[in-house]
Amino acid sequence: MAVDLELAPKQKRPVGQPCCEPVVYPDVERHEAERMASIAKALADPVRLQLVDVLRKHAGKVCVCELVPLFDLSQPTVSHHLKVLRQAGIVDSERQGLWAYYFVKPDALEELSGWLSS
Amino acid sequence: MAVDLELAPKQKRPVGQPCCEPVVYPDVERHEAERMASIAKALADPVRLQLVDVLRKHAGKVCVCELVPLFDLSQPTVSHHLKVLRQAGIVDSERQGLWAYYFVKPDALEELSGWLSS
DNA sequence: CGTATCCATTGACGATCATCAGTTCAATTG
DNA sequence: CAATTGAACTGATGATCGTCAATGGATACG
Repeated sequence: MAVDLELAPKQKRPVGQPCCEPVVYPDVERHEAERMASIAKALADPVRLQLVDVLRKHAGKVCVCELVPLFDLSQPTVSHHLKVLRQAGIVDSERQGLWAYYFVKPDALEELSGWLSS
Repeated sequence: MAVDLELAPKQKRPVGQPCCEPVVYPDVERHEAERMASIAKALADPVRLQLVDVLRKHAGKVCVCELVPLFDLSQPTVSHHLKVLRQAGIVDSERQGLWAYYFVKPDALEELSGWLSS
């Protein structure tokens, strides 16, 4: 992170013209950026992040009825957050009779995680 | 990720009582969750994610005038995204005369990155 | 059957977001 | 000084978000 640089415009600026041409470009293409941003968006709420945390620590499947009382939120709100996570592809669920069990999908966080720690 | 489990209510359910007591708890405390969620929120936009990507790849500092033409967005909009990233503590900027140079703050993404790859 | 239970969905609310056109501010140049 | 330039700020608009009360649907139990 401590690379020095020239804090000079990348190009001499003739008056009446733009200051410089871009010499930097994203390594991450638009599509990757959109995929990772959508994962980040799903994690961009403390409740959802904690939900994912619980589900990850319990590699198995966790009943919704165990998740709801962890938060000071109504059951529909927790259900909504789980839906957001499901639609982002981060978790999935399975019904077993009256209960619904949620679990983290393997590799769902891999791309974002890899980019962040690169 | 492939641990098996008992898909049974954690407790026999006497009619007229809640289905089960929670046996799972978040490892991540509320405050950590809020910090990481706020970082994720700042990254929850493809433009901002690409901005961070560019700034990270160029460990030095990049002029705003180089960033604006990378996107099909107005200059005030790019400036707004940079402000969001700055307020999240992910980037910082330095003025050099007429130009503003942005750079990624070291370790800003560390906590989220660590949690994601844990 | 009827009733209780768990979970999802709906509709509504205020709050926040992404974007732009227009403007302001600071610094450089002539 | 006046004109120009790079970047941030302002205000506005339409979209999305987080939350809840109320409801609906499915399953289990007596």
